[in-house]
Amino acid sequence: MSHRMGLDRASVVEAAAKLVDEEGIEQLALGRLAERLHVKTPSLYNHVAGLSGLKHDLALYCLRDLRDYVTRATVGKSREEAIIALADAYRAYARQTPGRYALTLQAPPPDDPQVGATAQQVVEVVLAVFAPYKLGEEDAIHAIRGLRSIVQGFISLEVAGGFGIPIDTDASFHWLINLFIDGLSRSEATEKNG
Amino acid sequence: MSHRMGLDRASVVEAAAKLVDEEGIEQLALGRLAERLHVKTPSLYNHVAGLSGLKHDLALYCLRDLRDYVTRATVGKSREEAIIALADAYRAYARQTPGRYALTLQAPPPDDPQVGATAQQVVEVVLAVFAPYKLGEEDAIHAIRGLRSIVQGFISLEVAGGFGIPIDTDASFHWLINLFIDGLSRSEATEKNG
DNA sequence: TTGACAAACTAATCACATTAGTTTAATATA
DNA sequence: TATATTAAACTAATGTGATTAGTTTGTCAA
Repeated sequence: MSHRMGLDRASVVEAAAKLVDEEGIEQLALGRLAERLHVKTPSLYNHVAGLSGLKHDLALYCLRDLRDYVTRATVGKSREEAIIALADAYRAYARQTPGRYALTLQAPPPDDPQVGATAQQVVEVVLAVFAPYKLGEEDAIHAIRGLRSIVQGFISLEVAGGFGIPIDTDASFHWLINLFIDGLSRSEATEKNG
Repeated sequence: MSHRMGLDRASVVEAAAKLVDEEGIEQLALGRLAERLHVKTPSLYNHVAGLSGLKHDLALYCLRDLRDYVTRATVGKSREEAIIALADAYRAYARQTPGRYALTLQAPPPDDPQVGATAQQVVEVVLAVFAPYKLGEEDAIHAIRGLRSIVQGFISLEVAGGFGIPIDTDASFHWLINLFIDGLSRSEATEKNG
């Protein structure tokens, strides 16, 4: 029955995002997605460039999603409070939408200009959070890479079930973030003195 | 040409490890592997339980590989020196055999006893490195999770090309590791004083 | 009303994993 | 030495999923 489902690229990508969150990243198949949209598989090719194109669009979608998420979480906050909010927001995103998060880990195409631009916007949010520490240019780069590594590493281990022992992972996460903040503060002090 | 290629499970798994290192994790297909071994695809089923079985075997293989790697790197070292050696060894492993490293990130089956045992052995190496700091039981867990997160996060961002800016990644890595070590030392001091 | 476009379709192809059943070399045994 | 067993390879067939080509049919504007 009835042609002209109201599909477009956005609705296809959003449905794919739902799919990976609900059924896992390995279930992302065109057939499964088409079924959810009450459409046959080839129809999806009118909106996305096959499976690889869909993955690309989805990665961009998730990245923008994440950017908005962390931006909202950090406005009006500074220093420790901002760093903690940033880290928590990132982690909350990963937990609430695990499929999308997993997608952002999977080799995002670094050559795409839209992806690059959005990634840069995320970097700028983090830089803004570090601004009050008045780090030197190089230290700011180290800090941003460091925080990304910490957060990304912790979350990926957490969602992969890498933490076997049943000790509060929230506590571990904040222990680590606090260690980082303390280190930053010390770096700041060193710079002022030296 | 002909029959009785000298295949067994170990040689198949090793060939798969080579394959993923040389051609990338997405190229891991039975047909491609069979071709390299001068054999038809179904013959591989005599040695591994299909693609999923191969992946499982390969994950275990890589994990043991990694365990030996980090063990060798840390014997005879302690404190800062040992932590740096551990982190560097892990990172070197990821760079030298990127395919295998990527595999260890992909949802390792946590229920398998052999995988569990090997993972535990890796944990014990890291615990041994932290032993001189005389951390409390909980802090030791936090520390181990923290170092794993840092190293894993940094490496995964690095191999994914996540660090766009051309500033020395070695420097960033050691900046971060040193921040961690300083934090640990302070944690140690706090514990002694309090 | 009609023409162009876009969104769906069907049918076919290709790649890959997987299974069933067969052949044959290597090894053990009488 | 001859034979039986086992295991490692094979061929053939099936199923799933992505992809492409070509077709039909709503929708919208002239």
